[in-house]
Amino acid sequence: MTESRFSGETTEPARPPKRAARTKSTRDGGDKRERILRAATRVFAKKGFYATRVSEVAKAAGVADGTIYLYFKSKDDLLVSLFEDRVVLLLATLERELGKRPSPRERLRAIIELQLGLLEGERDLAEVITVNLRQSTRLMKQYAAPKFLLYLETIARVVSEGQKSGVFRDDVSPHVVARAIFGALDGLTMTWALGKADPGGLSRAATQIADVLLTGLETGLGTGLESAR
Amino acid sequence: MTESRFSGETTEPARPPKRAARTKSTRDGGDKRERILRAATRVFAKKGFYATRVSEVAKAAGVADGTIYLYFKSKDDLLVSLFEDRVVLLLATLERELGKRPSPRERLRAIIELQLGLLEGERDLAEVITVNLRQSTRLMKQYAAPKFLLYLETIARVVSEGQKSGVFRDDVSPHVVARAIFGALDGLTMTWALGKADPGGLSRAATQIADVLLTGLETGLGTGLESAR
DNA sequence: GGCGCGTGACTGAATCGCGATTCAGCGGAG
DNA sequence: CTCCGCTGAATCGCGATTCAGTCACGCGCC
Repeated sequence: MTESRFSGETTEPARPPKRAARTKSTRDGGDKRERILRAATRVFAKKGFYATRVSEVAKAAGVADGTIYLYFKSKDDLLVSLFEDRVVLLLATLERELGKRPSPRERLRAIIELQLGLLEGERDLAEVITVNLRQSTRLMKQYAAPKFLLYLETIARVVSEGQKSGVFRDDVSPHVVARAIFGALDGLTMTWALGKADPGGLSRAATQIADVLLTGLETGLGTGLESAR
Repeated sequence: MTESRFSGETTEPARPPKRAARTKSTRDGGDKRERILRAATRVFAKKGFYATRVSEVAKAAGVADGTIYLYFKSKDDLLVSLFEDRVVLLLATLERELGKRPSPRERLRAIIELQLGLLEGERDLAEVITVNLRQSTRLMKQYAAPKFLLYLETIARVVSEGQKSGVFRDDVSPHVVARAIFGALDGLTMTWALGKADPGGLSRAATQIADVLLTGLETGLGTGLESAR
């Protein structure tokens, strides 16, 4: 890593060998960049980023060591790209789904269930995100943090709206709550990924956590369960 | 790292130069091992474990590069020792405090407030634990995970007891709740450490989170706030 | 149709720098 | 004088990155 540059970004992010190769490649099946990313996710999850040799990723992807450098600037770029390609997409999906839910209550539940649901099928990715991405403080601050912040903002906004409309208690900071929720989901995912990762476990957890959090957050208005107004 | 051994542990953990040096050292003030650990915490927090050269830690501690190897087996051992020395102690304190709280409700609140309170004065340590320790999947699994598990168990037990005595809802898994709580605290600490780390921020957050979680977890029995059963 | 050439993706062995670890000494204390 | 903690420059292995080739292909020409 040497984690030093990441500022000027002189050279272009990578360079997909000309056009072509994009989705079909010339001779082999599936495009290479994708194969490499998938292999990297697998290997990073198993051995950790720093302990993984570029040559191991190459072997796992079935390409030559040098090929990786045709698609990625460096080993770091591999990790960063992984994050960008997957997580950003994942967060986008989540954000899009949010649009469909009308009430803050449903929105919050959706956030919880979607985040956990999406990662449930991607154990390796889950591990890379919850563990390996934390590898470098700098990487974290440069790339991950901003994206996470954005996500935190989304949660905080939902909470805040709920407070404004009176369905959520307003004696807590939306920001603090957002961080806690994010952390809870993150922790749940991490222990799940590092542990047995039993199928369905995350989704089941999602429901429970959503129940507890919502109960803790709701003022009781509009639940159909309130005693007085 | 090479993160490979960590199994047989043939050589002894380290070797404090004979006895002596323990708390007073011969000529300099404060014992060296401690100085090194403190410096390591500082530097690791600032640059990340892998990006930190052993020589940097040495410089920060005001000792020669080689001296570090008189107290620690390797760079890894430095990180592991840091974790063992500090966190284990920290968790012990917490566990001891727990004994003083009678009800599950107070116990849970204590867990939350203690964990955040203890880390509040140790920003660098907080960062190392929440970020840097995650560096190596193997290190994580070998050293950190077991300790964390123990901690998770503690939380789970408190929740479980609360359920048995009827003060906590019992339609959620104590384990899931424990992981979520742990994650929430961890996430809160991490964002705090990586961000501005405003003084008092963590404690304030603790109270709020405890309020929300307890409300979400309580059945309403004995709160003096319940409407029906 | 067959053939030679140019192009560019791909290969993988060699390079080269970095930095953890070592160890031959040094100096103060007893 | 001996012992021991400490020193810090030199060593040495590792592994990311490079780059001189290889190979398949498509194209234009015969």
